[in-house]
Amino acid sequence: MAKGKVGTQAAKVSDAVGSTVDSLGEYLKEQRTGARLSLRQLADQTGVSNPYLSQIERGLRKPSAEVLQSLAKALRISAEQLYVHAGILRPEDGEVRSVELAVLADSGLSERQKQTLLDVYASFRAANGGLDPRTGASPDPDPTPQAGATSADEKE
Amino acid sequence: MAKGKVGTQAAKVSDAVGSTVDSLGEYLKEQRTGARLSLRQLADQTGVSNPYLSQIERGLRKPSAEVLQSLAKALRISAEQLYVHAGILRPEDGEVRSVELAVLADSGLSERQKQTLLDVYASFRAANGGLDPRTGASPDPDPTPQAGATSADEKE
DNA sequence: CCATAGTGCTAACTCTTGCAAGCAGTTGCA
DNA sequence: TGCAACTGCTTGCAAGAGTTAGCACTATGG
Repeated sequence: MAKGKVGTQAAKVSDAVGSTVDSLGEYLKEQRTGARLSLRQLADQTGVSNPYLSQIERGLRKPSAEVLQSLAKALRISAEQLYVHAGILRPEDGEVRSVELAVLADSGLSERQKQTLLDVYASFRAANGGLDPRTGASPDPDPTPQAGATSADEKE
Repeated sequence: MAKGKVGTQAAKVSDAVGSTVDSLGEYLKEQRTGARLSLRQLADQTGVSNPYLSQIERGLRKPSAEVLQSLAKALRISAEQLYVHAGILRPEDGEVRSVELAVLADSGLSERQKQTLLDVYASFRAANGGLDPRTGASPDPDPTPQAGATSADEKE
């Protein structure tokens, strides 16, 4: 990764990760043993070598996004969950995710339409919170949608 | 069908990524130029070196999740979108959630904004004439007959 | 006409990811 | 007592991520 100091101001990218890797390993091992899988079995299913899986579980290695994705699939857990445990994604993004993923998954929209839709969506949220939802910067803790017929049934 | 065969010998992890890297580069360049940023400016904001950004945009390198996360933040786009474009995350993974449901469940949107968003969504799909095979949902999201005074205007 | 600052890109290097091979400890079967 | 077959782990190496230094090009302007 980058050992060199980047100088200017730009918060170092990997600073956000740090110690979360340990918990990722524990979490993964938990999930694996919970599924009654050996390292080699999981390795077979994911296409990742078993020594590497071992190292990941002990926090010695920081797996890439593809590996995480593959692990998530094999362990039947959501990739987002793993990203969060890996310190790559913030949990607060979860709320945002559903709309965006739903739009992206909609095969009835063109790429351009998706982009437009997401643009509008992002601008709405930015206008409400004053902050971009992605930045995770704590916005004012009052996104309370004015009551009324908020039929927002908590999905998921 | 994404999780259909976790099968016996597990196709190589990175096979799933392959050509999507190109489109990721194009997409990123699009977003960067659209934001009127030079490579070095973006490099400063992300903490990633400018030559590397250049290589990413030309599809020569496949950035890690942290870099993607950082890029997403700087470009004000969602990390999930980038992951999808990078071929790491697939929208179909996990349950398919309808756009309508996701929008309605989003507590960060006002009712009017939800309605506007769903309106746009519906018009897009109507224009395409296509129907989502999975949801098959004909857009019928409780047409609150409130004329959106400040509908989509509050964009930046 | 040359200097300065902007753009993107190439080259050479370092550090990490991720793998193939191989090790020690257990369990079961002959 | 062997010898398979399983468990997880250690070790070196190839491949690639991401770096700094520096090149070529295009303005702007003194």
